[in-house]
Amino acid sequence: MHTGAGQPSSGAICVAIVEDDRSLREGLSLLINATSGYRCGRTYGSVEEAMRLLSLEVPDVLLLDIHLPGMLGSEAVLHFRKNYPSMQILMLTVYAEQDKVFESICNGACGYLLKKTPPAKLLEAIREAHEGGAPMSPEIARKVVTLFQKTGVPEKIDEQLTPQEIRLLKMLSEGYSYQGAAGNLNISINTVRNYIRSIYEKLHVHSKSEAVSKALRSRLIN
Amino acid sequence: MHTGAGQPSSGAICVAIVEDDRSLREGLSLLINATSGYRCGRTYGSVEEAMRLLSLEVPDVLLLDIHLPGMLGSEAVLHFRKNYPSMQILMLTVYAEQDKVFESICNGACGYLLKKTPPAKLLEAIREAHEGGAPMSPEIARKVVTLFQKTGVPEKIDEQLTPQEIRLLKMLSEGYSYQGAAGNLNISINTVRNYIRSIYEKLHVHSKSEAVSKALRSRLIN
DNA sequence: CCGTAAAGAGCATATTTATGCTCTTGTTTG
DNA sequence: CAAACAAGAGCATAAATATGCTCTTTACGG
Repeated sequence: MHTGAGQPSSGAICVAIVEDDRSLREGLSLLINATSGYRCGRTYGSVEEAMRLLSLEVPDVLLLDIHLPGMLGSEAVLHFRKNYPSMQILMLTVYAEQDKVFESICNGACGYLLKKTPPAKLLEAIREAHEGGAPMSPEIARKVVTLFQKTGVPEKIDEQLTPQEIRLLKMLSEGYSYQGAAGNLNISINTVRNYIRSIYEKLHVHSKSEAVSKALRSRLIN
Repeated sequence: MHTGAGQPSSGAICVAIVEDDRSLREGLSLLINATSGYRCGRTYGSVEEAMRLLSLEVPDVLLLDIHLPGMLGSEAVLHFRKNYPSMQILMLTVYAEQDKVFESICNGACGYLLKKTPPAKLLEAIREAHEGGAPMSPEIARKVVTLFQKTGVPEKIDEQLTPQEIRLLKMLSEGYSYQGAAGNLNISINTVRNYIRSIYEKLHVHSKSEAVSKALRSRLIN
């Protein structure tokens, strides 16, 4: 059922696991290797171990536990994304903790599964992740959707801002004064004033903070 | 396989459909009624029709097409959510259009399916929606996750703001001046200044726009 | 080649903000 | 009770912002 090859090869989806609970780790590995079309490569007991050894065989999909001794999985996502951008990361967790869920997803995880997920669903999720989906346990998916709703409908801006104007707006949101922004953009403060004017007109606002707020809400900047 | 009752009853999940393509509408209805545990109530050819008649039998789950003659499904979501808050809304569409997807979800849809979804998955999605999940086709889910990542990790604020401070911050983001906010909160402008001071300290910022930006990014306000 | 538009710059000035103090008045707490 | 603390208010002032004008350059379309 598995190829035994040292590098991702054959048509099988290559999976790796980072999970400190040994029996769960081995159980998952067995399940994956026992299924046609899937192959479990290395498994790791900690993020640190995975970081050291992952380059030996980069999997298609990484199952990553959230609660690990040492570096947390939710933080490790960033590192893995940077170093192995083609690898899809699926988070595994017992509880659907808001913060960790969002942190992981923002950091680049593509999906999020509860450990109670039945084997068939887990395998399906791995495939989905590999094929460009974003598998999530229903509870998690609902949380994501709910948070989305809280951010509100992105405001629509009818007039387009120039790249320069957007850069300036971004600086204002970071606390730059006109003078500071002018220096940074290498233009005179008077020009900054002109840009601001133009931005205000386009966004229909009359103050820096309202402009920043509208720009953020409409996702003009972030 | 269906109860024939006029109101949602029995254990079956009651589904209604808003879809202008008659053959698809009838096909879905047949599928649902042919499946144990599901029951298809009324079906509608337009949002307007559904709005008029939905109160006769409020379903558990509403399948809502995006592209409809008259009012678009993505806009109708708002109305349905307001009037039938317990009803779960599942969007149906041929293409995964960014804007419509996000508009629908922000407006309160709980899930989003492509029409190519196979029958078994569709039925599963309906059940999931009814049980508090948020079923999405993989392509859609990935888009949602990707957008999420763009919003960035919500900044963490270590010090808690008072309700009054949050109200003030919200006003500033709406373009109020100190004077205007003072009037609105029924406090003196000097007190506003004090609050601002306190907010700045807690957020570690030194200007209105930076405060607003941080508050939005950390989801203190929205 | 003239007119128009956009990017950039200058200047003036009324308002607003940011930030430094001090001072009540309650409330809580050791 | 005294001390500590939070909410609210006052005042002063340097700095920054909002907004009104005018003036170069380039670039572009007719």
